[in-house]
Amino acid sequence: MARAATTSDAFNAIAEPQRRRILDLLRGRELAVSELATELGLPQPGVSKHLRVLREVELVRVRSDGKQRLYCLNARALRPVQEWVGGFEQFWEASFDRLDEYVQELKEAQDDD
Amino acid sequence: MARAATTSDAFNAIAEPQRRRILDLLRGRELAVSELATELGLPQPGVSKHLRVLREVELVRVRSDGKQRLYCLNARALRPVQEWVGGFEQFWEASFDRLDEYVQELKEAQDDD
DNA sequence: TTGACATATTCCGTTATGGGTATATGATCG
DNA sequence: CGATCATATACCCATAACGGAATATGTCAA
Repeated sequence: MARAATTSDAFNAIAEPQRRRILDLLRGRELAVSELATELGLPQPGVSKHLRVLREVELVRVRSDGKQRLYCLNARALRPVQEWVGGFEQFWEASFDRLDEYVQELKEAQDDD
Repeated sequence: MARAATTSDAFNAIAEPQRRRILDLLRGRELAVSELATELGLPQPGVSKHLRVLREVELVRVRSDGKQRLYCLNARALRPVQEWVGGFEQFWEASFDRLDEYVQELKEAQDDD
């Protein structure tokens, strides 16, 4: 097997830096493809391809407006990511040198059962 | 150019489901490679390869204990992810039909400056 | 309809993935 | 030392990424 498709889920889609930049630009406003291309300094076909990926994982939505296609954010698709990562917040402090203590704490808490 | 290396940052490293499972298992405790392999139901070489990636992006740390190598979580490496995703929380509700209102709110807030 | 503009798709080449299998390295013990 | 257990690395394969360039699709205007 190869690497999972970028369109398989939000995790894969946001692994690409340019796609994260696109989502950043779409915070709170709609933008046309050409506007995105200008802001990103990327050729239009490249932007369209990234947008296709983001569309497939529902991270953005499109709407046609004359010749233009306006893209907007659908931040809810980031929720699985937010939730998964959030589950590690309590371990931010538990680095290297403090880990042993944490293991102890957890073990003791378990023994109380 | 091809896709960015899985080892280029945490975003790419956690795009792989099995690697996320590994991090889940390492929450609050150390585990040996063989233990991970058992829990995951994966062949040992596969696990070792995933661990290599996680090591390179500092998501895990190793320590030798006799024949075994004990891996532990370094959740702080997830912080960039947490912070980036967190920046979108305020837009979770701002889906599709509510977007226009949010744009208005933001515009008004800006006008107040 | 034709032309111009905006966007999407296709094709190409380079690169690296993840899985499987085999093998190398490392550490312990007798 | 030699044997064994634990882990890491090497190799092969099929797949697909991303970027660039060219082209197709779609929409409007005259």
